[in-house]
Amino acid sequence: MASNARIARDLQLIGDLLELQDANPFRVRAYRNAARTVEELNRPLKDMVDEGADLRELPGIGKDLAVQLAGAAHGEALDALRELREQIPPGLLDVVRVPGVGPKKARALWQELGVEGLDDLEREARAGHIAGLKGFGAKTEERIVQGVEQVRRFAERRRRADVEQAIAPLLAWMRDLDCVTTLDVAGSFRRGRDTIGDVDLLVVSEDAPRVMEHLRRYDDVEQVIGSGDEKTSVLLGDGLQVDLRVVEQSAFGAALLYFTGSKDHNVQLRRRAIERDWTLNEYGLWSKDGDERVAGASEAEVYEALGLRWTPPELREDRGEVEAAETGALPVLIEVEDVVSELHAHTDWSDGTGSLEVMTSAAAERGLAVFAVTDHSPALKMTGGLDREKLLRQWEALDALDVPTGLRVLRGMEVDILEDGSLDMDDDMLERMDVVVASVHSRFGLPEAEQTERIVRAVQHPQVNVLGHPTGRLLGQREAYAVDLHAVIAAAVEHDVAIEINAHPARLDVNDHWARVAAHAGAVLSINTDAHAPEELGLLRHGVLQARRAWLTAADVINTWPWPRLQAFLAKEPGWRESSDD
DNA sequence: GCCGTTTTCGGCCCGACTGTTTTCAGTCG
Repeated sequence: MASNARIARDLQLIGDLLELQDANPFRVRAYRNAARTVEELNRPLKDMVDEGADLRELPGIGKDLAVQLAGAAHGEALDALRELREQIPPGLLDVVRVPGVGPKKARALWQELGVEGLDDLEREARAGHIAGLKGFGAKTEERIVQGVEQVRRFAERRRRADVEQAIAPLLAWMRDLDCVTTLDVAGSFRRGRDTIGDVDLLVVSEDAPRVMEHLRRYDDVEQVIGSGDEKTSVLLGDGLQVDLRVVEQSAFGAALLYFTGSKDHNVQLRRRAIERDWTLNEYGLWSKDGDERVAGASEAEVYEALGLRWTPPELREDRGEVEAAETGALPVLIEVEDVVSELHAHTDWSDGTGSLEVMTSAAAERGLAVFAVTDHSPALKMTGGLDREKLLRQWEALDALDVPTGLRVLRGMEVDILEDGSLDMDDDMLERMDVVVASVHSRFGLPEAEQTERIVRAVQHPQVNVLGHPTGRLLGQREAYAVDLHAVIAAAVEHDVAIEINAHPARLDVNDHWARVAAHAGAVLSINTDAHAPEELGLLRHGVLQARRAWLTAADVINTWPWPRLQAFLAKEPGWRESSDD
């Protein structure tokens, strides 16, 4: 048995290996499309196979892949992968990640010099063996030496919030130039992805050369990777790559659309353009002969010409949004302003830095109507978790607290899910709480079956309202633990437990994919900051972005509900689903 | 490898920049 994620990774790997083999590029794409299809299924492939579903009905799955996938769902290796692994050294996949080295060059290096990985590549480059190869030269060799270093240092994508912070001074520097009319960050940053590979800047200006020059002169630019009339790429001191494009006002919409992506979304739009006998590029939507521009000044204009509604960037992942934009079925996505309740936050009673006064005041200042105090339970020693005596004292303090007008403060706790799935607090105490967030903070390494059973058991506990950061991942630091989230979500639906979208930029847990799967399965979501300091209540927007990427509307998220409905949900009163406001 | 009210074969999105070339392939987004 293999998870969807695992099968999708293997399909992706087949695509990468095929490329190294110089295979038909459309065959490569077929595997990558199949990887996406499997990744985005909202139920386990294995279940579908067991039920006898015809996999050929899935997009991008034909006769051959249907057979391979049926085997893969039950743990067999994919045929194509088995063969490719025997033919191609796996280390070549790292070689391709070196900037300037693609599949063709990697293959040449392997065949001519026996390069099978980064170490080989660096040795051959430093020894000067590469410059003489056909198609290579001194510049390429030099760039490879730098590139190997870069791959080793900056292997992973960065957290979006970190990138946001890192580029703030750069954006200010660019906006400072008088000939910059408009400056936008496009790419995966604009789409709100949880991690970012590089930064795409789009500038409207009448003086492109000056804009390029200005970027090159930014004092944190470590290396200019390339610079031409329309685009410039640089590497900043911390290794972040920034790509700049400059366009004229009349092409701004088409360019923004193009550089926002995703690539797959753009492919869909171009297909539609072709169907209408037009062609779409970053300069506009054109008649087939290319001399008449149909649209291009704004994104909305381009979408409209293609018979589509303007589509929020967070949805542009080719996950069905083009069809929805055609039929008017795009969701009205949740906004930061919709959120009126914070249900997971800490104070200095455990590991937070803010007192009850400071945290509740901060919540009120942000316009929240409900703020839950959910400090840690005692099992987490390092957080100074509260035992029942200390918790009783906290409640006394809450009773005596001068609560800001308009704010409702809830008694709660982030209770540890112990190894056996029981909760780290007595039931009689849990019963007296307004809200219980249950989370895993230990024993991440349990086998999947045990981890799943553990969490499902906690979700079944009658007092639990929210499952906190359900996968335990820390972006760039720790992988999600092994757990069958399909089973967890099913239990959450049955027991009226909300699945958390933890808004902390290091967590964003569950991610956009699982949030969408959960909503599809009938679960409700809860976006919380897990704030440990007053300013961290501002992290909310990161969670909302992920919710938007998951196609969530305000109604899907309990933190937007008016108090009577939220109260009914937290008390597990039947009828909370029948809302009055949606 | 997938896909089809124009098709079961012949398509499958578009352009900039670089380096190594001698007119363009490879890489990248």
